[in-house]
Amino acid sequence: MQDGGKKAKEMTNRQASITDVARLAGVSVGTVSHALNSVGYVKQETKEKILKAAEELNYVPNRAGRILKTRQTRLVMLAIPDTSNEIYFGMIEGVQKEIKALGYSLLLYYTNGELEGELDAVRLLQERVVDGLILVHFSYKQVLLDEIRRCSGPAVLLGMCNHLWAGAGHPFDTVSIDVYSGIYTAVQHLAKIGHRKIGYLAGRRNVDVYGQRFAAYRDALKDAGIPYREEYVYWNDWTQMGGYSGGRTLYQMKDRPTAICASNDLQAIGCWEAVRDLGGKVPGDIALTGLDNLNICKILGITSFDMKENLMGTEAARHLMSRLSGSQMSYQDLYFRPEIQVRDSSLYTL
Amino acid sequence: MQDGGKKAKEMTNRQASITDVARLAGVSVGTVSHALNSVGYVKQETKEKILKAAEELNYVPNRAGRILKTRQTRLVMLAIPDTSNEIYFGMIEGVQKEIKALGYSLLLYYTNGELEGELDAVRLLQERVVDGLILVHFSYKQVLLDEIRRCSGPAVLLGMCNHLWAGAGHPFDTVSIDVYSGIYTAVQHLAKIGHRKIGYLAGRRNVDVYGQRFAAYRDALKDAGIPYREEYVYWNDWTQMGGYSGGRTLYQMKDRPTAICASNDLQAIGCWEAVRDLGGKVPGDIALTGLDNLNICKILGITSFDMKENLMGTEAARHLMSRLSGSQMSYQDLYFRPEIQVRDSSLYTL
DNA sequence: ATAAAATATAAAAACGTTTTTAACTCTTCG
DNA sequence: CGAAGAGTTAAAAACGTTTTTATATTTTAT
Repeated sequence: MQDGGKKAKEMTNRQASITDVARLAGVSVGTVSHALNSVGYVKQETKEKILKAAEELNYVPNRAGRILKTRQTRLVMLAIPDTSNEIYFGMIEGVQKEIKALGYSLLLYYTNGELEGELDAVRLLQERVVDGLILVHFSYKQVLLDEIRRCSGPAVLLGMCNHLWAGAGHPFDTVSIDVYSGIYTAVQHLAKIGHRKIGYLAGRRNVDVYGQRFAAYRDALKDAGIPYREEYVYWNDWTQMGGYSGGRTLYQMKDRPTAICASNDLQAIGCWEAVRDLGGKVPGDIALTGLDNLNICKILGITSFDMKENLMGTEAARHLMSRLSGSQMSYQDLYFRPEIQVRDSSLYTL
Repeated sequence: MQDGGKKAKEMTNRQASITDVARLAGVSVGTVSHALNSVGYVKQETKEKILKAAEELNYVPNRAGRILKTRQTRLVMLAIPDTSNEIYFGMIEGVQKEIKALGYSLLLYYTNGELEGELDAVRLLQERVVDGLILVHFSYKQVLLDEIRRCSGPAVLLGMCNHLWAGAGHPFDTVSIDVYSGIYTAVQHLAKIGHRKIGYLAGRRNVDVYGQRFAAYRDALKDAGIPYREEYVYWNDWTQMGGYSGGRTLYQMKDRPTAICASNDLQAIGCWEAVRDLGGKVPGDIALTGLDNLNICKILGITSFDMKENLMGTEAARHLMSRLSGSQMSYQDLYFRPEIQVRDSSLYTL
């Protein structure tokens, strides 16, 4: 029925190389290369002969061979922590647009937000699988910095962070969005409209960027003169599931918070669901803020923060490209600040 | 401040090669290769010398060199049409899990749902940038099939489709989910609860898979004895925006539909928003179905279809892997069927 | 008619690995 | 003590390109 057997056998045949084409066309490999890449002189007649031979043999140049000789891959890698968070789409878009215009292709890599995954991505740069790397990282470990230092190609670090690398003399550009300021502003916002009992959905423990967010929560509380209550902080995961169980827990406390600040939107959404499932209303029964400005927050009316992800991707790509072209020399750190989008979920004043 | 200048210069230095390591350690390159890969005999003392030299030179093996010699990359590519559709996350997860266990790394590629992007992905397989390709495709063009035929490595096609490739003698495995049956069932479901005026959000015109969905809509109407009305069909884009403007348009008609079938969830969500913004209620004023079973549909209570995306990813990867290991011989076509998840949005009976 | 320049091709080197072959040294066993 | 074998390393070949150099041919300018 399916001609599986024959095809499969055919498939194991070695793919034609430039040597095969040269032999069939009766010319040297150098000439074939010239003809196919339109470089140097080659007679029209010869060129046609070569093209015909290439066609006949189904010739496709082997990338590894080419890379080895030319020392460039024309590929750029974007490594993201999480494929279930819409915020990275904007980055992908921004990067894609920028590099495509310069004849590069984009490969995505998925780190799972773990140091090991981030190191894997860096290793692919070291091994020169790609010419450059844009790494959205959650870790701020020395070992990551060390590995990047070993790379001969450029990396740009895209951070959801405050200024941790700054001044460290790191050998790469950074583009960051100051999430610390986002969380700080959220808490401040809630305090300003009268909340004193502010819960916090903290995300995954031991992940550096979530540690920073937590610090922002504590600092903002302190600056607002609100005492810190450990039982109001819920560590779990940065996902919707994490937010759901956090929301459930906090909402069911006897002395429950009047507001909840989630350390990202996925958690805020999960929390929103939990409150609804418990018969509560947002903001009627509890105020809520998120961070990332996901589409669904606009729909559900959850206060959040625009993370300028498209711009971040664009800028990161721009830096990478100018470094690849050898023009840019001194390393730059670029900072953006999240912009609050106040919506119904936090309009509930006490 | 930043030691940009010096570092940048340092960075342009050629990365150390195995030859450099051999020279520094005072041995031959072959021995270095053996030592680093723990192959054959090499004296402990020599091995240590080599390791030390490699460390000192920051040596990282060049992947292109290795690929050229070994003829395998240990990379698998998953090409997806759309990074803003959560349905592909499940696939990514499924594929990742499966191939990682066998020592392969996953690269993602983004096709934008366009033939050109899909061909680009196939070309990367032809050029042997990766050992195998899993392609989620929206196109059903002969040229795509032809290009795949030229590949020396295996491809698995992941389709949101009905049986178009079947029996075509194609040289690849397929894993498909019968979206035709999904849309057909949705319309049937709406008809069964009494709707006779069923609008349709059709997605992007000229995209093959959306053509198939449209056919399902028409067929289901016919089989239910409902006359087709062109003005109830809205072609735009498969995105949330597309759904929004479609919902707006259909809802504002004088003789408006009593139900809307969206060809995917993003459109259903957009439609839901549009109805809400116009002061309408789902399902109070209009019934609604989607397809993909996105998270948000559970939250908003929109009837949708589970697409078994995780299973699809897993199966696709399993097929690819067994073909890479050379064990499987005849090509297989695997079909799944979407499973309806009835929710509030379509509980409104006339 | 000759020299210079332009056109056209072949041959060889190089990129960085792995693998194969060969050779040399040391044990071990009869 | 000699031979077989194991341990150890070097040398060379091969993977598939691109690029450089060399050489031959044709065209153009003097």
